[in-house]
Amino acid sequence: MATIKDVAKLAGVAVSTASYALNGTKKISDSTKQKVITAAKELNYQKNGYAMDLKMNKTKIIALILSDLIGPFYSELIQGVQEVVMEHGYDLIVCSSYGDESSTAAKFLREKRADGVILFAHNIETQLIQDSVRKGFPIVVLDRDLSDYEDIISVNVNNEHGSYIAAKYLIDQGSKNIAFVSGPKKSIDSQLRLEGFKRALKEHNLPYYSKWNINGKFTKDGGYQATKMLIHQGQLPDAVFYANDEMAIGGIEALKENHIDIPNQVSVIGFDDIQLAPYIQPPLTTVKQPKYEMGKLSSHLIFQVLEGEDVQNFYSLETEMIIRDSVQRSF
Amino acid sequence: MATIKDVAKLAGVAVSTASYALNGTKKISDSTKQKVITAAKELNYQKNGYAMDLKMNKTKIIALILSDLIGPFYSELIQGVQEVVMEHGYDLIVCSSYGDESSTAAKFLREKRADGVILFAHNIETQLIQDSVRKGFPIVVLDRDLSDYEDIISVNVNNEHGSYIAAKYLIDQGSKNIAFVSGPKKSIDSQLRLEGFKRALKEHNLPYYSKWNINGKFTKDGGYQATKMLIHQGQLPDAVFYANDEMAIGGIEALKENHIDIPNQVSVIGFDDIQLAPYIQPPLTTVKQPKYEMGKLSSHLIFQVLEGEDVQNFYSLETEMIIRDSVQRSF
DNA sequence: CTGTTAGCGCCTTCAC
DNA sequence: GTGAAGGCGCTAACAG
Repeated sequence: MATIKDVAKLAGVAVSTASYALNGTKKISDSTKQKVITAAKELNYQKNGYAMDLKMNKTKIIALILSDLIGPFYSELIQGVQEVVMEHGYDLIVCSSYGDESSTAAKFLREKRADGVILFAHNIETQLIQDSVRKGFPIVVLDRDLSDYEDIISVNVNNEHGSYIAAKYLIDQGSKNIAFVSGPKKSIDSQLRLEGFKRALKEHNLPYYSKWNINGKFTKDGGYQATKMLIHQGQLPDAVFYANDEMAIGGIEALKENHIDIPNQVSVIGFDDIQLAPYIQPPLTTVKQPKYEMGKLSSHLIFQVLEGEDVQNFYSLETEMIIRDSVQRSF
Repeated sequence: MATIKDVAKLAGVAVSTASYALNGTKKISDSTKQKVITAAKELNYQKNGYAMDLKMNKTKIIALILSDLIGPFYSELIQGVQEVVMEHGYDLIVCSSYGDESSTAAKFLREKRADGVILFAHNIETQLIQDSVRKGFPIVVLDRDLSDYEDIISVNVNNEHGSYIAAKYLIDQGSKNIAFVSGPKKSIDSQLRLEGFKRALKEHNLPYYSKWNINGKFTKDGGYQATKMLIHQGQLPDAVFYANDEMAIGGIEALKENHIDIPNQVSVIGFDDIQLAPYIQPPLTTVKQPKYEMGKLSSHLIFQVLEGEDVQNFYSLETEMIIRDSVQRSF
């Protein structure tokens, strides 16, 4: 591969001249400029990205790190981020945190392979995030509250409250025996949703049975398996609250297989409001997370930091109840 | 940010010693190793990724470039790629080609910011791809046949044939007046699907009317708009073939809004078999692309090239008809 | 086993 | 307007 040196040599000028000509950094006589450009074309010269990054100490890349590239949850988030990133003339890359400490995510964070990072990956340890903090390297976390660390910006959704509202809705519609299918133990989001659920139960003097709290994996299959367990336990609840929509969809499948009518025998409620939610049968009642707004806000914050502005390091966003047909209505 | 120099100084050793100790490249006495590691920890040293890339001239990153990060089409493809990439201890990043020549995609390709690239982005010009070819830099394209260029590997789906099969199915079920909603003009996939459609028509002595070929944008909204136009034209076809599922979903919405019964009044068929397809009402009959296999194959090829093996530069994958309920059956 | 040193490819300051 | 030279942070000969 041709380097700028080769170009300069072929054009018969010095390296710096070639650099100026190619980048338009400085006025260069038109004739020399032409010579350089012709030489570059002839050699099919392409600048080496790594070298420039090293020299400039910046990439103009923002990295969005997700625990799962393939989940349907993220598309709106990505869209929000992408719009802002592009407006600023930066590039966006998305990578997965699959593999925990040895993941792509860890590499990008630790080795600062982007100018800023937005993180939505429950499997990344807080310690790793802290270790990656550097001056002028904005990090936004979406799935936990790290506002104790002033160099990390936390943008959170009020999971506890959203979950409380959902549980309250279930209770208001007449449910008394509600099962809760959690996500991964490590997920703070899932923990907070369970807490909101418990609070609603308590406030309405309804007992919480731990046998009705099953763990899933935030995937369709996780919800399916958890629901099967629930069914095999014998006594059916009159409602199931899934900590995310994907699990709810898997759950609905399991329920249908066992000829359990939704919502007449069992009400189902989810969390997230993914794009699929309105399409399944029955259309899923759920709690909408402001995913697009999260994306926009997070990336705005990144650029504010990059431009040297002071920003708060904690933001909280509210959820919204989306009522469809998977919960039996009492009126 | 601390550099390896700082670490070496604090530990009282030479830079190379620090490097060896940190990377385990060479046997270093345990005591020095400890000193170095302690120093690194104390300074919170993190290696600079750019510098290493430059030095090593490799990143251990494979880039997957998609025209649209947020479409539902890609998840299986991503999964296939991710599995193989991880098996090889490489990292995967996904980026968008939105913005054409000035996109992230172009940057990664031209500046070789990854060790290999898989490309599924109709808006990237072939010229750009060619310009980016370098020795030992594998590029796999999924959306066009570039087998004329020996340094580029083409993995294609047999779009023409898949489309032919789908059109034939429609005809066999009794459809005579079939509208075809294309994707973007630039998309070769879309063009080939149109060709297959035309061939089926011709073979069955059915006329092709260009007024019944409408252009969409491969998005739900594109399908919705195209279908509205179709409806406003007055005469309704008895089947609509959408060049992808997303458009079919938008189309079904438009049809429903106009109280047109699917499949009794109008049959609908899509292409791709995205995850949503079985969930919509009626479940969508479509042509399945082997997306997961494409991902696996592409990434395998990348690593074969990286390991210096010779590989063919053209592969063709077959599609499969998925029959659900959006096409009226004649028996 | 450890230290010195030469680049990787690029940009940019400083003389001319 | 142009050229020589330094250095970004790292690794890996090579010499001790």
